[in-house]
Amino acid sequence: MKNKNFTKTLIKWYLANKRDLPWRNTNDPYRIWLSEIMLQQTRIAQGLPYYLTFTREYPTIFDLANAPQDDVLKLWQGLGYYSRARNLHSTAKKVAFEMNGVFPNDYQGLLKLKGIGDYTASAIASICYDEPVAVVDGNVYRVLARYFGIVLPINSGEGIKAFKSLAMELIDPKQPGTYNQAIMEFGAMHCSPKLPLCHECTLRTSCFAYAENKVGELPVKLKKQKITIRHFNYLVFLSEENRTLLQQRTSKGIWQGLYEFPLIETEQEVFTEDLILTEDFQKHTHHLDPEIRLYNNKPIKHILSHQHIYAKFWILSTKRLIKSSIHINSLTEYPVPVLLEKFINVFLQSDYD
DNA sequence: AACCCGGGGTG
DNA sequence: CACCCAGGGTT
Repeated sequence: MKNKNFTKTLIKWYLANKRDLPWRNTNDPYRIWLSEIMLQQTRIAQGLPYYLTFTREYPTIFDLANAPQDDVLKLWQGLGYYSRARNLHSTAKKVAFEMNGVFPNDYQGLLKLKGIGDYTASAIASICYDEPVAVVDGNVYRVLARYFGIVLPINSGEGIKAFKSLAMELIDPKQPGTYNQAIMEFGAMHCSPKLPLCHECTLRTSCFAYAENKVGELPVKLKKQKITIRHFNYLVFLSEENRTLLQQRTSKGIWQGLYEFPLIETEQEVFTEDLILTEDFQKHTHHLDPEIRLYNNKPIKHILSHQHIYAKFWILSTKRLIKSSIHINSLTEYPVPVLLEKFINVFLQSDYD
């Protein structure tokens, strides 16, 4: 009985308070899919402009499927978690060219697609096809943990199963999409991580955490990850014709698929250009015997969720560069990490000194 | 199960 | 500064 009241109250709250968002005006699986991928681990305020750009540039899945990967990555630039963009493009091509542009019409079929896991498959299936599968995202963990007093860690195997199971009991089978969006909206707007609006909450009288004064302790999450510190030395070649060298990151780690200047990573910060001329560094200079100077004395600190990167940019002036070099004015056409985008924007306006 | 993958917002 | 965000893939 408590469960039924929970679901009913939540949906009532949602219908009265939901935000007007562009993906809420459609049941087109392509648009729902696009929005769900973009919003993975991403706030709506951050993802919304990207959604508008993608739907404008790629109105149909065929437009997305036919685009070069570099174009997709360029539009994705700044949104982070770039594997999402690569998987998005891969799945677009699969659906467009192997499935006639039609998405699978149920949870199990959607789950097979690259980049679509339990959450996204549930979201699309419930919103587009009225399949009663419950989403469990960060909002759902928080709302359920507080309201029902669940202390299992949300990032343990046991916790993940328990929350999914409870969510499946709570879903309204007659309007699964509305229920799923209701609990997420409620978690985002009302039952927020900090300063939740308990005083005006319609579920207050039956909420475990409110009654026990444990709102601040739920949900439970196990430890945090360690942070790695890295030192990047970017070699910014600059010929007399204002050309430079750029390469694509193909390795497994961060920023796969994006472009960057030739990079030398070191264990410690590098202070003098003498070091650039020795050992490892020499092979990157292509025997051009360039004149070297340090662009930024103080390293630029770029913070990722699991790494702190300290970057120095070394300007290597040479007479000429190899044919595969590019003009610096075309730097802005390539998808690059935000760290480099910021440098490039300043550098291009600085007369290159 | 543990680890990796971005960038920005919040208190 | 710590924590979080409409999670998914890999090992």
